[in-house]
Order: sequence, then structure tokens, then C-alpha cells
Amino acid sequence: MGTKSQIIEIATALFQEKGYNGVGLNEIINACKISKGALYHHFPNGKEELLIACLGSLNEVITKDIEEIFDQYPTIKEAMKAMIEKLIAKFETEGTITSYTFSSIVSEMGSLSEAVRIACSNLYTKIEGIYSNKLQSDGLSEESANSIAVTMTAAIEGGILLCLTNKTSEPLKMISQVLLRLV
Amino acid sequence: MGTKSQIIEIATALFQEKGYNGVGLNEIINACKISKGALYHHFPNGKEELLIACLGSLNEVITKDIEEIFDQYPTIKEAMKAMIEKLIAKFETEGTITSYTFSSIVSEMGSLSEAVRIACSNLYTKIEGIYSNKLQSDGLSEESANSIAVTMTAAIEGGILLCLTNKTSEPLKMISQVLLRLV
DNA sequence: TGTAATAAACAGACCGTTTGGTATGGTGGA
DNA sequence: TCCACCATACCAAACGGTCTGTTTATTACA
Repeated sequence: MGTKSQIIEIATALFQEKGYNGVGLNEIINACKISKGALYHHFPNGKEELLIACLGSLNEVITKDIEEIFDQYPTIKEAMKAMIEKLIAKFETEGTITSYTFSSIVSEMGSLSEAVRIACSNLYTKIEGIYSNKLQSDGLSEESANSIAVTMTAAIEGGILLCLTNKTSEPLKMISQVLLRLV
Repeated sequence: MGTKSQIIEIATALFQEKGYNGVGLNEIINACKISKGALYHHFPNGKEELLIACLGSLNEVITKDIEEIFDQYPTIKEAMKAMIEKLIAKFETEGTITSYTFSSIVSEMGSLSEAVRIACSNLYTKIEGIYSNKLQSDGLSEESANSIAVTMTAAIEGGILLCLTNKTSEPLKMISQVLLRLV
């Protein structure tokens, strides 16, 4: 406990759950069992630098996770189905969803910096890219693949929000069904 | 300036833009040009009571707004197209989207109360209901109408997030195209 | 109608706490 | 000895919230 990567890991989960302004530095250092000095040693520019590091880490983790699933299944239909099912399974056991989503951070964009916005934008772009590639390898044109990829990204992000507010996994189940009809 | 409904109106916009924890009471009272005493006169239980009042107000405003559009057009296809176009137009002129979305509040759910969660859930349910009714009056079964309605709600909510992070209205344009193919 | 009594509406200083952030002092290994 | 590493103590500012006092409507009664 206490390495830089562990700090990022824990802080990421907190940011995803409560949003940037919803988490204080004290909460973070308590969760990581480190001192404030240690935090500012690793992230001299403070909270926002930590957030951006978290977004960078999320980029790797999410990308790896999704690509792993997408490599396992030949078509987007099967891959997408498996991915959402995994999401639902996690939600039903843990009661919350953190992976694959960072809407909590995006939605506070108005009070955050341009650097954060760009980091978030990169993350979405990367996810869309994975979907789009698979769609194109399934035979779709680049244009329609992109459109569907964006829609999938948006629907899943929104679906997670619906699951969290309703405390049910039903929304994501419905969305999965409907999205699969698109391909 | 200073009536209860005006306070709610202004606070709602601030909450939507910056999230619950992203807005301080001081910012609210400055924007409304009221004193802290006045705020606590209208909302004795403080910030959270104000938030719930805002969500109630949003419920009315959004419902009215969407229903107005949906009454104008005979089919869901035309209505949905018009609705998203209106959303895009607002985004392109104002540079931000507040109407129809409250993801900023939902995504901080982890640090908010159960009462807030229920208020948000009611709002989503109402929006879905409007979509679903129109889909059923277009001839779809109740079950598939509900699924598509949920997907539309999620995709639009997520699409707004994408537009905000990318500073483009492209995502919503793409999503509009794709969603309309579902019906 | 005039006036006293009462309640609602509001203002703003103030409270304790927490915020993000800094400055300083030590400690262990090279 | 040196320097990365980190703990402690501390800071000003901002936070949400409370308090007391004052103004403004409203009502009651003569």
C-alpha cells in the first residue's frame, strides 16, 4: 500500500463513484493510508494532476479490458453481448458500476480544466475506436461503423447511469438487446 | 429576482452544469442575488432540499418540453428527430447543454441521499414513458417499446456527455441517425 | 378605516469544519 | 554526505449551516 500506482487505482475508484468534487484529498489519503506529504510528492500539482493520472490509467485499463473481450469473440454481436453481460454481473454482485464509466467526471466538466476535458475525450475516442474496428471487420462501412460505435458508447454510458439511479440492471439488459439489433 | 421559483430555476442550471458538489451555496446566492437567510427561509433543510426541488422542477419542464414536441409530430421518428435537432441547435448556439440532462447529479449518486436517487429515477421513468407511449401508438408492442425507449433515453444522455467532452455536436447527430433506424 | 399584533420574508454576521495546498523536518539507502 | 521520500504541522480560503435582528405583509379588532 502506498505506491504511486496504488494511489491512482484507489483514487480512480473514488472519482468514478463520487465525482471530482465529491472526493476530498483527506478521503483519498485515508483510503490509501498515505500521508499528505506522500501524495504531494507523487503529484506535485495536487488534485487535478492526480485526476489526470487516473484518467490515463483508466485509458489503459478499460482499453485492455475491452480489447480482451473483443479478441475472444469473432463478431461484434457476441463481443458486445459478453461485454455488457460482464458489466451487469459486476453490478449485481457489487451493487455499483465503476469500470467502463467516468460520467461522474465528465459531467462536472463545467468546473474542470481543459486538460481534463481532453483526457476524457481521448478515452471516449479510444473506446469508440475499438467498437468501430470490430464493426468494420464485420463488414460495415467506415461511416456507419463510426455512427454505431458512437451510439453504443453513448447508450452504455447512459445505461450505466440508468442502472445506478434505478438500482436495477434491467436498463443495461434492454439496451444490450436493442443495440445488438443494429448489427 | 428572488422568488422561490427563480431560485430553483437558476440553481437548477448551476447543478446541471457543475454537479451538486461543484456548486457552493455562495455561488447560488450570488447568482440569484439573494441572501443566505432568504435561501434558508425557502429551503430550511439546505442544499439538498434545494436540489430535490430543482429535480422536481426539471421533471415539469422537461416533460412539458418533450411532450410539446411529441404532440407536434405524428410518428416517433419525426418527433425524435426534431427533439434531438433542437438539442443540437441549443448546443451550437450556447456551447453547452443543460436541458434534458441531469447526468451531473446522477453520477454523484454515491455521495448523495436516497431521496435524490428516487427523484432522479422518477425523472428518467417519465421521459421513458413519453417515448414508450409514442412508440406504442406507432404500433410497437409494449415490451419492445419499453426497450427502445430505455435505449433512447440512455443514448441521448450519453450522447450529451460525448458532445460536451468533444465540444462537437457530431455525436448527437450520429446517434440521431442510428436511433431512428430502430423504428 | 385606522391601528395594533402577529407572522412571514429576508439580511448578513458568524460558527465550526473541511477544503486544497505548503513549509519544514526527519529518515533510510546509495 | 547527499537526496529521494515521506510524515507532521500548519495555512488561508471556502464550505454548508446557524443565529440574531430587521423589514415587510397580513390579520384582528375597534
